[in-house]
Amino acid sequence: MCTTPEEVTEKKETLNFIEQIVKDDLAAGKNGGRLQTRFPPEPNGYLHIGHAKAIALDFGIAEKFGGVCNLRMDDTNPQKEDHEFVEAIERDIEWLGYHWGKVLYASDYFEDLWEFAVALIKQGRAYVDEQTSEQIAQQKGTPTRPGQESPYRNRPIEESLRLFEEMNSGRIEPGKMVLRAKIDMASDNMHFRDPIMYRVLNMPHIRTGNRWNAYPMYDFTHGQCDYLEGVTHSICTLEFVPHRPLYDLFVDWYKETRGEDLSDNRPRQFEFNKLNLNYTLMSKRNLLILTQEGVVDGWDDPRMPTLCGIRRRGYSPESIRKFIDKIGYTVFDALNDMKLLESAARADLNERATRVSAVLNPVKLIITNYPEGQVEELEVVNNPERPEEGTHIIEFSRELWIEREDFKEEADKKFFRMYPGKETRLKSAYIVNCTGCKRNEETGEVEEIYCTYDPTSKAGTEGANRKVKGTIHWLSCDHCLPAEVRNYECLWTCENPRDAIKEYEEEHGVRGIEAMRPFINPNSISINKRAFVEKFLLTRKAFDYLQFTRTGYYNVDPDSTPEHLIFNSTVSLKEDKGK
RNA sequence: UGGGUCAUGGUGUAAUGGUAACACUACAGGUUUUGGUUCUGUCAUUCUGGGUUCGAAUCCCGGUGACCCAACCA
Repeated sequence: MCTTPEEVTEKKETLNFIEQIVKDDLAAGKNGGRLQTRFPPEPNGYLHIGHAKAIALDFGIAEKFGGVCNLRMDDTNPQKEDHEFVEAIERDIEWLGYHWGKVLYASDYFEDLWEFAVALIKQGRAYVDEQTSEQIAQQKGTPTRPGQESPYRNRPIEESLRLFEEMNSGRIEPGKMVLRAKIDMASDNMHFRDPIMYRVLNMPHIRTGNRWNAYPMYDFTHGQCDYLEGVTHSICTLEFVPHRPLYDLFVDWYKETRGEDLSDNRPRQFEFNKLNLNYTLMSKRNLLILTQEGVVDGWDDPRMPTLCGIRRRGYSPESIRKFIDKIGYTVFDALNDMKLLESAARADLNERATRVSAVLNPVKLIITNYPEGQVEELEVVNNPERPEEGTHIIEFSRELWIEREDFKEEADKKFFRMYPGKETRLKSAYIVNCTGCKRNEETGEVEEIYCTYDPTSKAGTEGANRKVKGTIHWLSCDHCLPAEVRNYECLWTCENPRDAIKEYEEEHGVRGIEAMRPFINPNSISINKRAFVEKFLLTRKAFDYLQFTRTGYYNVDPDSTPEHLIFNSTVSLKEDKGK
């Protein structure tokens, strides 16, 4: 139990590369020894488990090194943004167990950004371009071919100034003009080929209402927001690596415009690998298609990788955090194995889940020597891993439901549950001896199984301390409740749907749902309406963690009612060979 | 000869020029009133070719492969 100082120092924890940078920066006194991060979602959809990886780093690093992490809604594009998503994002982060310093919005800085844009026009570093988006795209060149300068690039400053004001007047049609930064149309970095800073949308914004008609682009927003808020480490995913020089350039221009020292107190961007999970699709765009096409039943469908879906499926926030902690942060484009998530969930749920009896595929077991009409109340432990969680009562009687798979009329050596002539333990009850079964004359299906019980073998008494190979769970027919149990499989039949869909799109020239269908698992949900569960389950609330003994982890679906109990399978118990 | 980034068991991650390790998976066994948990063990790794060095997963050069960049998305 006691660890010596040596053991403690030996166990020195290895930091991921971003933590190491933060630690070094702090030690070197950069940014005045301050640490500030931010998690910057766009409120245009629901957070998924990939976001959880970013959240764990942004918030986790602040926690670990004594800094603060703000939640900043990246709301620069009012076309798809909504309050609904703002609320959902906050709820999901809280569910994961993280705490932000402040809730901020990129739109809080629209005035500052506008003034900055005006300053850049005056400095000759920005101009209004009146070409169509097609023309601009064409002039941009390709990664291997330099771009060409816009004919509007060197128009008079006064003209750009006037047109920029026009862009925000509401009188300019979207697409007619944009504000561009004058950088380098021949740059190897595509983002330097006169990036668009502002575009006309003529659309109200969830926060600023009708104040603006022209809105800033991500690249012209993010760095300045970070700077204004005092972010020291701006952490994002790998696809933003090419944006970093632009991020730095705009921040430098901004500081310069404000007459501030360039070298000091600037936010810096760092990038890590985003989460890829096998048999899982993560992109927001494609998840939207799944909901729109009715492949799934909304964003919180338990098959979805969204945090609300995962929560409804029965995963605990702790298991998500444990999983993310295990996969780590690097710059390698990894494809993580689902099995690791499942193992993290089992590890956590094993400690958390209340054990209950549920018979999913029932067949009747009759104890022929048990008195008819007799009922016993037996005590079962809620969680053997946590005795302090106590016990609850389950009724026992002459006729029970057991799992059809737990009986075989003719068994091989490896089968050690129930077959004629064999002793089997009914968990928390008695030891019984199977005497035979009755089959349906037409179908041949087993209809009833018979056994006798040993009255001296009641659980908890001396007579129970006998070695019996094989323990099964059961439910008293007259004392249990019908239930609906929803079982899930992966939504995808291929390990890497991201690549498979992309490939299919290119090969067959189709997009969206048509490219997804070939890889959608038709059996991703199966609903079992013939299951039985303990009455005790009436005391459980939505989202409660359960283990159906010997079967798997389940939770109470939020749509479950006492009249219509509904459970979701989270993940099965690990299975040894046999069966 | 576009630019950027990367490559360690089946999967992911560590080793910060000094004995290649950890977790998951798979497999074998002990314990067990869950074929769960727990415990023990087994298999298996530095993309490739050169170079520097007493010593290279680590540094350098070439090759191969993968990912990102050509939204008025973020």
